Amino acid sequence: MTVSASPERRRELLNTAAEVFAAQGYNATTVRKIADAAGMLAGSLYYHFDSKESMVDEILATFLTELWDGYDAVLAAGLGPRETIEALVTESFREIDRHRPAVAIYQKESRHLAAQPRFGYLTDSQQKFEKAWLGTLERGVTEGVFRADLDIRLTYRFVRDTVWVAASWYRPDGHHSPEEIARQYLSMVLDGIAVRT
Amino acid sequence: MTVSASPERRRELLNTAAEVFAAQGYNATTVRKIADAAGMLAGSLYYHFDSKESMVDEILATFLTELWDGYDAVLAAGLGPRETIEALVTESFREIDRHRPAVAIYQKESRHLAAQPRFGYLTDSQQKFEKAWLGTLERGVTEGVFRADLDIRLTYRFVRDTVWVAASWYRPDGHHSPEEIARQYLSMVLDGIAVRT
Amino acid sequence: MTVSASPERRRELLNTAAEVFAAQGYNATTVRKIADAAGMLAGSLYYHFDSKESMVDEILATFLTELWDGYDAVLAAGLGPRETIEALVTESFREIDRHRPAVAIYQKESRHLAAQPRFGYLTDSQQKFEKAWLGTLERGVTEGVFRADLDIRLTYRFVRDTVWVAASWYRPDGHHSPEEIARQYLSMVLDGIAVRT
Amino acid sequence: MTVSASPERRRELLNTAAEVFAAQGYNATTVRKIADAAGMLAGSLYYHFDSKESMVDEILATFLTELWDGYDAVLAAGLGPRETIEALVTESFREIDRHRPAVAIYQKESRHLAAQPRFGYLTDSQQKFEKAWLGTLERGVTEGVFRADLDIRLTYRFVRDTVWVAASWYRPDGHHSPEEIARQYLSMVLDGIAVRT
DNA sequence: CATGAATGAGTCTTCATTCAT
DNA sequence: TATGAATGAAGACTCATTCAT
Repeated sequence: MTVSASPERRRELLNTAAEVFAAQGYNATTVRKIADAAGMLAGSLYYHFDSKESMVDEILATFLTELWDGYDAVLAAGLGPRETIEALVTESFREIDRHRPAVAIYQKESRHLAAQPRFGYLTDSQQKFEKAWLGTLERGVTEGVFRADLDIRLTYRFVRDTVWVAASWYRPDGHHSPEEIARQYLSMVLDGIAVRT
Repeated sequence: MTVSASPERRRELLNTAAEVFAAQGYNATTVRKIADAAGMLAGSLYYHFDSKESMVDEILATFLTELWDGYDAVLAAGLGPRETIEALVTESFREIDRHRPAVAIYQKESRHLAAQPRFGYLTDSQQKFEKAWLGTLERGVTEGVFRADLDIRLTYRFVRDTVWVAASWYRPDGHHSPEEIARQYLSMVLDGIAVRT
Repeated sequence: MTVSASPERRRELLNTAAEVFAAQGYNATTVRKIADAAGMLAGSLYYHFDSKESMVDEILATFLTELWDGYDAVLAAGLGPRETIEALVTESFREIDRHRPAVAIYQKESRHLAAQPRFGYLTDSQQKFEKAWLGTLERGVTEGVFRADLDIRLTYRFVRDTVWVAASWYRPDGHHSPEEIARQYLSMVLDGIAVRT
Repeated sequence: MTVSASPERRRELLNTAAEVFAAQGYNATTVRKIADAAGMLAGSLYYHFDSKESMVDEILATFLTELWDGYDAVLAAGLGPRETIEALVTESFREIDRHRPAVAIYQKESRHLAAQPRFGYLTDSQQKFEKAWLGTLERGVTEGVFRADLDIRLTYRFVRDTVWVAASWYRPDGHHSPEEIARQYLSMVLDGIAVRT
């Protein structure tokens, strides 16, 4: 594997690449576009990275590592189901805030990429993800804090999608902090948008 | 424009193409893959269509036409805000049911395609869409049926995304009819997943 | 695997490719050079072949198949050691005559190519080859028709190289038929170039 | 021309390069592979050498200089034709022993390289070579020590190839000294491998 | 209607080479 | 002397598209 001496340059380039991947899609992003955005020639990128693929790889792997650091901390905290969901959602919006391009790439390309062995960790992560969220929801139903009349898998998908699609429109320069957005989302998800009668 | 003699063959081919586009993404879908799926050679597709682009074009345009037929009927019915939202959501899940590949393509590629003049109608549709949903939500807030303490644009995105992402996992062979899914989604969106205390 | 309908065109192109490979070496031969020699564009070759590699593959495999057809016939004929060597040498020069470019490629590139699993048959062939020649020589020593005072492996290499290097200078338009060359080579190999005293 | 301070380092590097060139072929050898083998970075080689080409150049030129030192001594010794051939063959195996990588490179690449003006000396050397060997053989035929019934150019190629291909399998750590191998080769070439009847 | 064959532009990648430090 | 980083030209391969049959 190509590893350049200065990790800062590497990270810089990966940030640039992530931005372009997120904006144009992995396939539509040519190595030349990334290089242009980085102010160098296409071939020069290969001094730092093995391939275009290894770039997404590193972008996604880095993001998922950080994501799971946060998630695992939440899951280990021994909170009740509702508080766990609240903490996971908040953590998710924080990740979207910090890794927006990576999250957008993950959303658009992970299904596609996961077909390759190299990206097996995407599938692994997705399974861990499902277990964490679905498990918490089930616990909540059991403990009577979440509604029992809903299809639990539907609920899971609802909550999951609801959070992560936000990465497609979220712009960090907006007026809302990730915590503020999380609070509103949680309010909608938990209590609905209808006025209580 | 190339027009083949039999419109049925044309529609068949477009269905095939839509399936492949949805499964692999527009860019990753080669004309050859579509032709393979249709049991012909790549070049032969050009008897029926001008280009790969004109295929997505026709797929998306057909879908949007039908979608707006349904939406316009709902919007013209003079329902109250809550009933309008319910009808729009239900209509949306019906469209997902009937045009799943088209919806999936729309989700993944529309931002990307809308950059080209040829696909200007995607932007138009999106604006009409926003006006319809956002307007209904605002009306609902004014009339006191939707919560006033939420950022209305956030609510809009929440409801919109919540519905359409379903196209990414929806499988028509499932146990749930579109109406059943719509009912559950509406229940979650309107009343939340938390048990009322 | 790409297989064009007309095997003749395929063979034509392979002949062209073999000529270029033989003249310039596999690595130094660009796909464009082959295409130029064939009067088409580089990309067009990929309608007929999967890759540059698959071209050499087919060239070498075809050659080796024919070679072993001939060799196996000789080995199955139940000849004495000396007659076997004579027949093998003659057969070899015939193959050089018919597949000169393929033989030249085999000489120059087989060691290099054999490293890849795809070309495993090169190693197999080489082992069969060694067994056939070395075995015959050993039989000859045992039966007293070949000298016993020589290192048998050295003799094997001597005879083997002696024959096959001829491919590097042999030109089919020469005055010598393959049989004539074989006869002279055999005379040298068997009886030496020195005048008997 | 770049000239490094210590000629020993230069020679070390050339030996390394020759080894890699011989093992992988000139074209397939990247400057980076040579640098790896030498324990430095690719760019660093350019402190010592002008180019990859100048490396082979120096390797081959050095080898040919030494070869001709030996050959010229033999040719000047006034030996009879048979003794001259014996001495040349022995000298050749000694060169193979001392410059195996260079000889291998010469075998594989000289035809290819000779096309460039810079390597004109390869053609010159080859012509001198032919004159020496062919002349000696002709003298031998005239003097009645070599067979007159053979095509003399065929004989020349036979003897020449017979000796030099050995470089492709010769390994200095073997049981045979160059002189021993030369003796056996000469015995085969001069007297043949068949038992005299 | 469909095939077979080709085009040509573009993509990812490699690599010899340069040069400031 | 050697490194790190970059250049730029070229190479293998892909793919939308064309067109004669």
